[in-house]
Amino acid sequence: MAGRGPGRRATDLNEVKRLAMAQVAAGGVHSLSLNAIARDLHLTGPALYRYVRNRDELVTLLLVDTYGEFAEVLERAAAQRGSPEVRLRAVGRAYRSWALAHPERYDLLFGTPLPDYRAPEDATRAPARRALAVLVRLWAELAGVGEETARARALALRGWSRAHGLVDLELHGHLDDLGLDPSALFERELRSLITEVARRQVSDTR
Amino acid sequence: MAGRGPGRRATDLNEVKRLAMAQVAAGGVHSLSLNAIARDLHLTGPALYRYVRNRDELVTLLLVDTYGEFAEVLERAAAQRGSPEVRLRAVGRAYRSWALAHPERYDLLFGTPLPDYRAPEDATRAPARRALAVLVRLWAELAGVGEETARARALALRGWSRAHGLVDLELHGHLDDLGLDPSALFERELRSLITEVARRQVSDTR
DNA sequence: TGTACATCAGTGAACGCGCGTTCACTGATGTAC
DNA sequence: TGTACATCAGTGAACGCGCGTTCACTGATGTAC
Repeated sequence: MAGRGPGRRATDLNEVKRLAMAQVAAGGVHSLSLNAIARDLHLTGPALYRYVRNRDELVTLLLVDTYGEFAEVLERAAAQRGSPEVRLRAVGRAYRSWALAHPERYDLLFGTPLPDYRAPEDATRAPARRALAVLVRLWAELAGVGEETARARALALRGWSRAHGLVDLELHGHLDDLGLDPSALFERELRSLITEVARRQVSDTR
Repeated sequence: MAGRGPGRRATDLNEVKRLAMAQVAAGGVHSLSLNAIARDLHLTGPALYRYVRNRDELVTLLLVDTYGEFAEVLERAAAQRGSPEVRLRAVGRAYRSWALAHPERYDLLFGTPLPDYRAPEDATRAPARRALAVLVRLWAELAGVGEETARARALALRGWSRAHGLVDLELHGHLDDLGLDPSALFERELRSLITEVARRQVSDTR
């Protein structure tokens, strides 16, 4: 136990990230602060620089982790048995559930970026693609086309954008007091794209 | 000329809002600052309090104005002659064009809200509804139902959410480097919902 | 087993910055007589 | 036409706050002999 070398650390990077995420969950990325995290750890501000090069690096770590977590949720939903239709529905529901359960995390991924922060593409691109890949695979299967085809990517993106549109509006309160049931709307959108593709599929193979 | 009472103002509220919007356009709402606006006006910070009660009131003014501007754009697109299909397409395109032309404005309306800012519902609700009303009217017409029906509202919302989903992803760069044409995707989504509704329409009246 | 030494996580002070907001004031202007 | 007065937009100083980041340091710890 107790890290190599003398003067072992009072905490570790995971704990830093955990508290950082808790702070994001509480007030959004836009109110994230190194000093506040240090306080949560019962440390002084500068101590954090033993764990992280600067604020931007921490934000990037959070982004990568969160993309990973999100992708994993989708992958798990996609992994169950059943027809592509069934699995697509499961993925859609998992998408919305996760977003509703972690609205600020969702915002971290897809919301307004931090001013003066540029995500290093090489670090965030891969995990971001991983989430999209789940959709591409399923849609390719459903539409009966290869995963590498433009059609599969386009379908995946349409599915993604529909989920995002509805969920994002719901998250930000734009569906409040309209007398509509967001969950029912979401289900209808889900069904709509699936049957649309299935129908096209039928007429294609006829 | 020159405002009533002695000691006329060096500028006016509209100029304040104009520069505030310019700042939003440059760096997003999350980097809006009263002091910076004052500087742009060649005034000192406290002078702004002659025009605006505090930062939050200014943000609310920007929100209301922007909702209004956005609604007007949609209304203009909806006002042209043609079938509901044609007008819906025009509204959809106007939606996307405006968002792409004013990404930070779009974010102001639909993006991550400012931490510690709560929009006063009574002020922002009306102009927000005005934009939605354009869609409700058109969808009601296309689906052949009353504007006050749940079906009209639900359709309008599905249309809105699809537009929002795609546009929001595009705006935040999530469609970059996927080898897809956002504009083509948008057109396909537009067509898809319209024909879906039209088809249902046909089968309903058959 | 004991002692000298190297490591290094965390501290405390400081820097420079910007923010929103308050307050007493000043001075240019318009108004009333 | 001239003078006393009231108005009030904008100033300058200040308050309290928080931020990210640097720097020289300290002291507890592990390691080597």
